[in-house]
Formats: sequence, structure tokens, C-alpha cells
Amino acid sequence: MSGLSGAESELWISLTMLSQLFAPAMDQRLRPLDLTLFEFGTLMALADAPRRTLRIKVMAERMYSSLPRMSKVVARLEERDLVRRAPAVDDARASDIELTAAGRRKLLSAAAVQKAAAREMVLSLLTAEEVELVGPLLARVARNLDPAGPLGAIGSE
Amino acid sequence: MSGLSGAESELWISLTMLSQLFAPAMDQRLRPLDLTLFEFGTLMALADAPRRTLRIKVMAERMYSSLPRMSKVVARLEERDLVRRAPAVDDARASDIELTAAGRRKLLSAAAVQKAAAREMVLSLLTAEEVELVGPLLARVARNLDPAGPLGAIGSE
DNA sequence: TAAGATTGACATTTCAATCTTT
DNA sequence: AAAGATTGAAATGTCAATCTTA
Repeated sequence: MSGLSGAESELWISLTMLSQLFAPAMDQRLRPLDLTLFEFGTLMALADAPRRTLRIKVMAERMYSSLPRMSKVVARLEERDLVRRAPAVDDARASDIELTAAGRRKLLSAAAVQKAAAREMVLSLLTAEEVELVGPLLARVARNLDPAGPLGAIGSE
Repeated sequence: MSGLSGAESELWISLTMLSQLFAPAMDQRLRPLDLTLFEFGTLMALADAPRRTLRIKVMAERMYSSLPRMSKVVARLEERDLVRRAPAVDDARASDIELTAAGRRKLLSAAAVQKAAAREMVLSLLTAEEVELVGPLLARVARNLDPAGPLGAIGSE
């Protein structure tokens, strides 16, 4: 690439490849569960929430997704009884999304798939030292790409 | 996450974030050029090819894409005169896709955008040493996810 | 008028045919 | 029959309204 050193372009190209390959690879592994990586992440966000309940807007932020997209994903998940919609008590405009029991069961299976995938796709390729090294560096890059990360952490505007 | 160490889950989560954030971030930067990251990669693949010409199937492999997807992307690029289709000389089933002069000009602008993006999104966050460190490690992971990588490199079957 | 959320129109991706040539 | 490529139907994502409540 023009103007980038060998290691620089190697890093950039790897990130580009990862951006194309990672999600499809996970989608494929989750396919037997009839779940996409995005849906899985959505269910996880709910599971981590206080009463396993979250506002759509918050879910969208956690998943770096648009509101319309999250709204439609939630609609599909609700049809499959993995989540449940309920009108919010304090704000009649908002609805609270809650993870159902079926959703929790689905999440359990998916978490097992994810754990195996993490080993096979990534962790088995690196030594413990390399993981310690690359983890924080990649986290720094990811935070920088997070719309709420580098600016949102500061707060204003 | 269950069963992963701190650095392990940090790495995994970062990869998940990257898989959601990287392409959209690049798409946004390329938007003034009316080009997606995928289209940009497609044009680059052609530019790197011997006579700036490639078979659709090869283009699909280079971009880790399905054949139907690449076929439709090429159709759109052709409408915009960025590439040109020509029947292959040796095989009447295949058509050769060639980068046009307009495509080369577009690619030049896009390359400048990419270079700036690489700095701002990634490289400016890391020291030269860190880049030397993380580049090869990430390349290893990316190759492992490449359908043609870990198996294709061996060759047979 | 703003905010939370949904809906509709349109573009893109995927998967399963389909068509032509080998 | 198999390979290169395209096409059509169905699913999903995006963007611009729209609707209701604050």
C-alpha cells in the first residue's frame, strides 16, 4: 500500500479481512441455533441488564446499531418468544424489552458455541503472552471506532 | 465471559466490536466518493491484476464474497463505467472484468481516503513497536478465518 | 417542539434456481 | 454432468417519514 510500512499495511489489511470474515464465520457457527451474531449480542445485552430488561434505544447503543434496525430485530425475536415487549412504567412512549425464559435457554446454548468459537477462531492461534499483548491494543483500536467511545467518554457535545 | 481470562475476553470482545464498526466507519469515509469499502476492495483487486482484468469468480475469492454478490456488485460498477465486462477469449462461459480509466481515477481518490483513515482509525493509536507486534499476530488470526487460508495454503482437496 | 419508537420505501445480501458452455 | 455466471425471491439493513407522548 502506498505510504504504509510493511507492518502497518499488514495490520490494516488484517483488520479489513477481519471486518469481512469475522461476523460471517460466527453467523455460520450460530446457524444451527437459528441465531445471528447480532441477535446473540442483543440477547446478551439483555441478560446483563438489571431486570434482564432494556430500552430499545439502549440496546441499539450497546450494539452500535441504528434504532430502526434494533426495532426490527426485536420484533423478530419477539415473534420467536425470545424476548417480550412491555410498556415502560415511567414513559408511555418507551417499551421495555425483557429476555424470556426461552431466550435465556437459547443464550446458554449460544454462549457454549461462542466459547468454542473463540478458542478455534482466535485464541488457539496465540500464546497466553500474545493474548496479553494484543488484547489491550485491539481494545484501544475498538474503543476509538466506537461512536460513544472517544467522544462519549469525555461527555459533552 | 464464562471461562475466558480477562485478556482473552478483552481480545474477543474487541474483535466482535471491530467486526461491527470497521466496515461502517470506512463506508462513511468513502461515502463522499460514492463508494463502499467492498466496492473499493473490488476495484483494488482489479488494479493489482495483470491486465487490470480478472474473472468474477477470482474477484469473489479475493473479496471473500459469494459469486452472486460479486456478480451484482460488478453489474452496478459497470453501470457507473468504473469497470467493463468483456467475454473471455478462452472460455465462452466466463467474462473478464477490466478496470476502466474512470475506475482508476476513482481508485486514486479512494486510496487517499484510505490512507488517511488508516492513520486516524488505527495507526495513530499505536506506537511503531506496537504495530510491529500486533500486525503479524492479527495477520495470523485473519489467515485462519480465510476460507482459502489455512486449508488453501496446503493446496490439495 | 423534542424524544422514543415504529413503519414504509428502497438498496443490498443471500440462497436457490436457471442458463449457457465445457 | 459439472463449471462460470446470472437472475429472481425472500430476508435484512438503511434512510426518511410518521405516530404518539413528554
